[in-house]
Amino acid sequence: MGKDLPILNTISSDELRLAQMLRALGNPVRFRIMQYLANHQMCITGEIVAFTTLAQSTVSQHLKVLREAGLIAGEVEGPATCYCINAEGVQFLKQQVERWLPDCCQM
Amino acid sequence: MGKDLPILNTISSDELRLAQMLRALGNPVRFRIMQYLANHQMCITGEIVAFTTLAQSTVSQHLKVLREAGLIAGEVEGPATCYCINAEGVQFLKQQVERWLPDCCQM
DNA sequence: CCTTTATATCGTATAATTGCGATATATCAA
DNA sequence: TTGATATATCGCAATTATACGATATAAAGG
Repeated sequence: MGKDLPILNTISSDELRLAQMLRALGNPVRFRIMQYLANHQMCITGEIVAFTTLAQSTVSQHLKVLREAGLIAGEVEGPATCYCINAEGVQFLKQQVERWLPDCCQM
Repeated sequence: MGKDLPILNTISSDELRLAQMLRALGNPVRFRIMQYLANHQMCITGEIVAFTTLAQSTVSQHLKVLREAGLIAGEVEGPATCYCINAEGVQFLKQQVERWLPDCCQM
């Protein structure tokens, strides 16, 4: 889908960032990892691997997607990497969704 | 990814609905169609086809995904189908995102 | 009934995602 | 330095998503 459709060039950078976040969260495993991270404040990759029951390499890729979307942040702690929610990113997500489609849906 | 991972069984029905919405919005074309619909209140499939410059069958599939996610509603108007934003659905999305990950990210 | 118009669905080709094992990298301890 | 531990990345299979043309379906007009 990486086509260069003309309609996609009319998206602002904020909307682009939002779209990337939505895309990252669109995967149920990543969605669940976010919840897990929220409940555990911070934890290393190994804990998430154990939680998901997926292969370590698979989880590492999912974490990369979330990281690149700005939803989580990883800090190297010795030989491990400690992950936590990127508060600024989630805040941005909430704000953008709130402001999104403002001219409708007040109900 | 349609595996039955144990972690995915611990998701509530509200979260499941939210995840489905995020998944639908994760595609940039569908994301853009939502914006277009918000700006035009309501319009028929043909207008969206013209807007996207994609094939009619492709757009029809995207609309189906958005419809099944509860983000838009289509009403048959003679031979055409008139689409509009599903206000309840978008409202639900906004509420859920707002309430999501409540124990972090207040900043 | 037949044609036109507007969508939806089907079949299929291509592209992207997801997942895993194997391998690389990087830190710490001995 | 060597070994153990923890992640990240690579390469590849399998699945899923995306897109299109061709073919239904369904309403309205003649």
